[in-house]
Amino acid sequence: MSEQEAKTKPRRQGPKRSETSKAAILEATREEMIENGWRGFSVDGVARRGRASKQTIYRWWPSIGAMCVDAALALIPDPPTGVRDPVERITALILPIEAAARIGSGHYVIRTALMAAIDDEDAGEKWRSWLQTQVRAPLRMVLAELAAKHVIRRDWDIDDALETLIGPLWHRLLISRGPLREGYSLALATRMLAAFADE
Amino acid sequence: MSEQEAKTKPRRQGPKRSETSKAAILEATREEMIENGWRGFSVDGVARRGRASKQTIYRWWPSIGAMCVDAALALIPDPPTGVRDPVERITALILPIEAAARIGSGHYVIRTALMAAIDDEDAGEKWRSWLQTQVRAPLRMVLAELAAKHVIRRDWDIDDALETLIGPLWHRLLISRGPLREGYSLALATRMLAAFADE
Amino acid sequence: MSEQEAKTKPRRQGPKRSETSKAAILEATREEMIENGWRGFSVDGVARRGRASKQTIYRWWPSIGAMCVDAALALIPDPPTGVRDPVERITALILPIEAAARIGSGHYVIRTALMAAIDDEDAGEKWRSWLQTQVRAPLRMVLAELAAKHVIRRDWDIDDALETLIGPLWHRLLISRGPLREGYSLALATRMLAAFADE
Amino acid sequence: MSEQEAKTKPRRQGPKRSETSKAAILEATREEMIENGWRGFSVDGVARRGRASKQTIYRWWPSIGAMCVDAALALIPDPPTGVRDPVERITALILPIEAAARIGSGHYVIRTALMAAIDDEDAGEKWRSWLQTQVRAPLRMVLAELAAKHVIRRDWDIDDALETLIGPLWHRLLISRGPLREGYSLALATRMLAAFADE
DNA sequence: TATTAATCGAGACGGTACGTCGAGTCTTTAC
DNA sequence: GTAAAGACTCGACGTACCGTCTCGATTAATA
Repeated sequence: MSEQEAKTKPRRQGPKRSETSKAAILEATREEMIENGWRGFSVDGVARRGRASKQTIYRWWPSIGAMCVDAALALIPDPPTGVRDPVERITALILPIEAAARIGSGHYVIRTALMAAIDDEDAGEKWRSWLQTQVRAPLRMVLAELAAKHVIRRDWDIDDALETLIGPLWHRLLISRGPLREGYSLALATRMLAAFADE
Repeated sequence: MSEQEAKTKPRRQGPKRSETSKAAILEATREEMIENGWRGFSVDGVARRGRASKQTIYRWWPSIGAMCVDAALALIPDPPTGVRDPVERITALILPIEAAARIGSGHYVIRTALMAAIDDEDAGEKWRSWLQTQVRAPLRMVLAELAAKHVIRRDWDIDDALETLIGPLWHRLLISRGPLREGYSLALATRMLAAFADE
Repeated sequence: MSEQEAKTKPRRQGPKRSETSKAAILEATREEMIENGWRGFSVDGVARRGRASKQTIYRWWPSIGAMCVDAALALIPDPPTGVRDPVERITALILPIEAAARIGSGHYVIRTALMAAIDDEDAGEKWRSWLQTQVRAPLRMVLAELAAKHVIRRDWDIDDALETLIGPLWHRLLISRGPLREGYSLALATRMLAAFADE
Repeated sequence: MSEQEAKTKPRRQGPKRSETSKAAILEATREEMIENGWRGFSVDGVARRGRASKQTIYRWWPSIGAMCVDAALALIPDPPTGVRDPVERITALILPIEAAARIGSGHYVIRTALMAAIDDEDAGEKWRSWLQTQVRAPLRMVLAELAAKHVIRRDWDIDDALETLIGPLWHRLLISRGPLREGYSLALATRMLAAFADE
């Protein structure tokens, strides 16, 4: 739709979405995710905590899983910019996830959002789309450059690379539950490049 | 009660645990996991499918998550034996998981069991204990040998190694949902070794 | 603000109440009463049907019950005038109700309005006030004349008489749901007089 | 089904209906009817008051209206027996209703049950069936005898008679809300006979 | 004619209840 | 003693409605 049309079209009557309510719901969602995980997550609980009605929740999110993913993605900061070094550029792609997991109980939020993305179709779509935009596509660009410079093998596959880079992080967050030491993302990027190194 | 007494007198009154029922419950559990995922998983559903009473289920499993992990682990075959080559020995550690995921809808069973292990404490314990015995401990042995032969760096960490080996598999199973091509486990083992290679 | 000011200055700026909207709301109310009864009656439904906003409804009626009573009373025609014969004068008091019940689904409208009057205080007030003006007071006049002529006993009680006259109609409308045959009101008036006849 | 069959047929496994729970639910239902009327009646409220689950309520009653009617009918005592005098026999048919209405807030219970019977099909069925058995059928017998003795007219109609007898009571209970004075039922029976008297 | 206040539709909001389903416990009957 | 059947309390599900509110648009009396 063009700007022209947007102006001529009659503007919607009635109130707009309450941003206060939206923020309260997302915050309540995060608390619920932290305390109850995925199976124990309850929309009623979010409504109670966020002083919102379930109607409002269902009005704005296609599913509760999608809401969980939204709540988690809101925690993930923008990646650092202006980085030149290839290893750092790759590190920057997963550093925001590491950062989000490290703050407070961000750990649990990411974990639960991931489960939501697995169990719920809408949530999965949202999650994969974020991953594609924020990680997979940029990663492909960097790796293409590195392959051109013969730093990595020419037969690299973007999905193999992506999962080599990010897979270990999932294991740490989901299963071993160990702490994320300083420089964790950098180590992952380095190991990934080593795994795909030329020769 | 002493071992003596246990052997001589009481002879345990009443019938023993019904293996038929146990098998039916585990099979029903897998079906439920495949069709409903983790959040939608229902004990009532398992009882209905398995023609079992809920009492029986709760009698034998500490939690439904633990039951899910049991149902999944039952799918994972024993690893190949008699392998000598280090890469193949490592491959053999994750090959059973790959195999279980490939048969039928094993994919979904593994996935749901993993979520159960995350959300449910008993299930997590069971899962991590299996992982420790079947993968982490053997992996540590092989890697120690390789480190001694200077194939891999001396500063290797078992958890870093484990997650480098198995993390990509989780990404594939949980998130990207892509197919597992032939030789997937071997590729993982190879990449892991490359990531930890000496020099 | 004093009464004086209220009368002199403000002169009410802005548009007056929309009669179109009012009529649409009352019609929608009747449809809702017919289809959903009292417990299932919904203001949202009336707003949808009548293309009105809930605000408009709540602006003009103190309660939804009162609105239902209004909608029903609007169906009840004025009583016939110029009748001399006492039995016909009494008949004329309930004939309008009979008439309203007979047209279309008026039956259901009366029924639901009666329930609204029972459950809702404002509605009850409205209903009883109508009954007092249209039926009880005129009935008292006729009966006083008849008592003076020794047609009915001197110890008649207006409430006993009223309920003897109109009670059977409620039973028919509310409970037995039977059809109202021609001359029903006349029969009621006759039986009431017989019940109170002198000697 | 014969007794024989009942014995050979496999007896149902599992627990029986809890009478404690049933009684608590009916008592809670009455309280809810008294306090909230019909439109404001809430199953959640009954469950809270009666410490019962909604599941249990819906398991045993086809509709909440039917539950309300049950709760009200439980208040109505058995009619007096051994009465010979025709007027007293007729009085005895409605005396139990009068009695139930007089005790405590029985008034409101009867009123709300009647509305439930109007709005809800199952409840209506239950109510009419009770009325048929307890009032209409016995009334028909008495009136037939009286018609044979020329006490009442030969062209009497059972439904006309029933509504003449009981209709005034509905008016008093539902609309005028006046008190029921001693001997109210007897007055109704007398007036009804007068209305149908021969000559 | 421009201002201004009341009205209208649309609909978002926090709540409560709906009727259903599942969790985990308990009781009854059968073997 | 174990098992199936199933009733029990509790609480969540996703939807509908209540009564209040805010928003633009419209309309008619006042300035």
